[in-house]
Amino acid sequence: MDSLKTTVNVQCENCTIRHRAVCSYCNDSELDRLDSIKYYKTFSAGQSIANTSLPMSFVGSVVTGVASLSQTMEDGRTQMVGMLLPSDFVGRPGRDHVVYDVVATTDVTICCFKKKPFEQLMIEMPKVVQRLLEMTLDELDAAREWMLVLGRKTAREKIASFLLIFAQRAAVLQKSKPKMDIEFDLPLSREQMSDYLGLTLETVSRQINALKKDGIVEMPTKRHILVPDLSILLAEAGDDADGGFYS
Amino acid sequence: MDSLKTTVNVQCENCTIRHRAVCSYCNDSELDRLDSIKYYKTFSAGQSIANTSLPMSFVGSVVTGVASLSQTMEDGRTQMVGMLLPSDFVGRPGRDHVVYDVVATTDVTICCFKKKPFEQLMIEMPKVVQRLLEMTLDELDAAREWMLVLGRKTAREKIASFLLIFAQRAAVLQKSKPKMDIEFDLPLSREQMSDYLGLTLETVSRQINALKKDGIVEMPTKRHILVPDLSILLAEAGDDADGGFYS
DNA sequence: CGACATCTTGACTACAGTCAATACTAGTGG
DNA sequence: CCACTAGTATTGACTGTAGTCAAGATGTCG
Repeated sequence: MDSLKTTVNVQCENCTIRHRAVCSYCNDSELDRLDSIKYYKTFSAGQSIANTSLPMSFVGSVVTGVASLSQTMEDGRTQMVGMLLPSDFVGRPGRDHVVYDVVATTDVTICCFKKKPFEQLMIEMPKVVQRLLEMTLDELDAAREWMLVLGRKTAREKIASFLLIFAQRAAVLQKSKPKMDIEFDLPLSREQMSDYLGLTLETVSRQINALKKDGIVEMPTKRHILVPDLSILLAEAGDDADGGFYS
Repeated sequence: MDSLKTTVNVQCENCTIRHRAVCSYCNDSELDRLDSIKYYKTFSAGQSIANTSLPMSFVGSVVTGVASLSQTMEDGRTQMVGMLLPSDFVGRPGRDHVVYDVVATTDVTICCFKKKPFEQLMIEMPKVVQRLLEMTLDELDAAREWMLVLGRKTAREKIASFLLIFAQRAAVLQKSKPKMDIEFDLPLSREQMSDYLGLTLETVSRQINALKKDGIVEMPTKRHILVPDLSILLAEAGDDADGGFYS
């Protein structure tokens, strides 16, 4: 339990996810209200945030780190069904048990609200509900896009699609010009990647090294990736065009 | 275009999906408001309801029939990412293009609202937004459950999981007692099933007939299914327990 | 340094995919 | 009513991709 500590709160106005999270439509006075009931919680890498057997007492937003959602069959086969990145929402208002296991993949800080006060807040502040709807629709689109990856793509295309998630995020954050390497760390182990992609860890290892041998990515360390040309990676993923990154 | 006809409206109070659709939290006066702006539209089997290239002018609820959501790669591989059954919501408020193709699998009737008036309605009637959020969260759970099917289940388990969707629905509608056959029609062709399951149509055919040979289902015609024992089908799908259907 | 996690590589296997022939079904028109 | 067709479904033989099992390499932390 030593790793489950309550962290000092950051004021909402200064929060890094202020303009993307469930609170993003709130004005200053509404933010004060949130400020008064929120509390931070930190989980270390590998720690369980919620699971199907234990009821979950809070909902909240990921502030830093990466968490994973996964489902496991009795015989042990597991499928990761989502990754929670900063600003993503955890938990479901109106339900107190969660239908998949939520685990911290890296160290994770969550801005939490006790379930009851948050539900009251949803009644009083329609903007929060509206934002939550929008975020949920986005997640639904992402889940469905991932269904195409799981159902129809080859192992190589799956790996490329996975790397693209981080490469595109990094490209935006780095505001990278064309022809500049995109660079990022993999927050997942080979085994976690295999759970996300519906593959075995051996196949993940083989295909990642095949992409490296073909010069599509560089790998200075096993967890660090360089992408010299994003459009080539996009083509390997079987995706149409480059989404207008380079015009 | 002859098959795209506007049907005579049913009054909201008498509607079969009144208590499950996006309108389910509305009171009588709110229902009057909906009544005044809604219109019915019917699509015949095989017809496109919306696609990625054409903007969609309305949103709405499926009243009768089955529609499918699917994504296609340039090389023709396609993955069905959802089925829309009666009471399910079509379209996304705030977006005018849809990110997957929506096709009528059987004849489909939709209760439509023009996008603009519906968005106005969402501002004035928080209950609608709240219900839509709830339905979207349910769809997200369903999509994630399907990710486990696509990523980790064998062909046989996939078929069993697919049949279960309809078998469980039929069990509820038939209020079937234990030990009574569950009976339903397949609304999808073998090829459509293969698109939903991430398989080829040959594999679907082989596995369906394997389940038949093993006595897990009976098939009086190629599109009609009898399930003598739901719990056996559940076991074949690799699902845990029977969800408390029989206590 | 040693111990344990993680990752890579190799040899072999099996499940689902591919290609192709055949059967069944429903609808059309002579 | 039967013949013909087109769409849908089944079955067979063979192939290939990813899975399995196992050994070894690399990396990390006490």
